[in-house]
Amino acid sequence: MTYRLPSLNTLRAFEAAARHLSFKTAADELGVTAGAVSQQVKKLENSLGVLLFRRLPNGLLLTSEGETYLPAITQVFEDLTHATEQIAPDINSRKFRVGLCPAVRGLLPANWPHHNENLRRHVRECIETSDIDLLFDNELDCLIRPGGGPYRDLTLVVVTCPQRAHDLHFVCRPGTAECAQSRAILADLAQHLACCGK
Amino acid sequence: MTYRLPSLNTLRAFEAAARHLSFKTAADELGVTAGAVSQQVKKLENSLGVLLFRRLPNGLLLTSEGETYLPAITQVFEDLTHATEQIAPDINSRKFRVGLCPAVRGLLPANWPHHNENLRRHVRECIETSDIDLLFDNELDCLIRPGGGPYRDLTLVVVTCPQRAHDLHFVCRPGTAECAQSRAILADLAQHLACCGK
DNA sequence: GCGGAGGGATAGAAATTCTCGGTCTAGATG
DNA sequence: CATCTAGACCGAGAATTTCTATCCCTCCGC
Repeated sequence: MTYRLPSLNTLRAFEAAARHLSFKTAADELGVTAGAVSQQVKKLENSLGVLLFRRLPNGLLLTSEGETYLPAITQVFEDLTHATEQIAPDINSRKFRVGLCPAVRGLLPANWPHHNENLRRHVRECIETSDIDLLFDNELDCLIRPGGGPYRDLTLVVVTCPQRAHDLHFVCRPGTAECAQSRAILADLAQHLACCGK
Repeated sequence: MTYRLPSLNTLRAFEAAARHLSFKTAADELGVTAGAVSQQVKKLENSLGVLLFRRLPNGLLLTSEGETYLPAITQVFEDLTHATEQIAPDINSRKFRVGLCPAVRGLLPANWPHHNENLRRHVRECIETSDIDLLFDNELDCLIRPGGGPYRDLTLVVVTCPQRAHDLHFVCRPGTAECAQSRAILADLAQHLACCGK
């Protein structure tokens, strides 16, 4: 299976420069220097053996090939964005599905997470379970359970409970331990687990 | 204009591994080590906060999200390949359109490039012109003309002519000076320009 | 038990990307 | 005319990413 795939980084530079007809403006949009955009576009043109821009002293013009390529690349970016959003909604807007083991579930308010306005913004639902596989299968976003288990690829945050003999484990997938949702849930847990007497 | 674009390198690793359900086989296909594929896939999963594979001791299984993502990414790669091929046919199969200045055209066989079997494989057509803009506009693939001119982004190969007072310039776009076509044309030129007496 | 297959982890080498400072050109301004 | 501004280009070096090599682990077959 052979694809002919230019470097995405070079395509990103091309697409932004082509929309703006300016390396400078593209650089501003991409958050890099104009020199970097210029280098990437030049690298793309070299790899293709086709010029995509006519350089003018104060800006750019697209060649015929550049004009043909731009809408195609824009479409590719949109398709890729859509596909990515579909399987992995933006972490910042993602509402967590939380798994709570029975022991922890019993320590939390019956209407958890609705008892707290802030928490409710971050949590879609919670179910009573200790099943780690639900994390591996992307069915849950985090799981709070007593220690132990083959976590393998998952990320573990130890929740120390002053009145409990054993720590609890907040388990989630890689890349999600530091987000606002995890922090809000951990803070709420800390509050409830510290208050509940043995 | 904000796109959500995972690194293409990570997507490339994902797509190959997902097709084969094996990092090892994907590595073979991509020409890198299995460790590199593993790293790239892991990087993608981290950035998404979603697991795309279930790792087994002797291979991989796709998660539900992985199974959804694969055909979408494959389609994106195909679209991108098609768009790229459309504006920039593979350099190895590209037939050159050659510009020859009048002085040079007069020194070559009347049926150039058809006088030579090998050359004919590399050259689609030739026109008599000295106009550099045709190179900038991707209308020609190379141009042979007397020295001088604002070549700016173009690549220049100097053709020394023993019996001529001035060198000639073989001019082409970046990335195309070293390919088989350019070399064949330059060799043929060298042959004819050396043989022609003052 | 041993060997092989394949995925994971780590450190360092290699490659790529980015930044910075300077150059050049065209156009505007005084 | 001289000067300034905007923006693209160039090259060197810093920063980051990618890749490699080596070792570890689990599972499976013999």
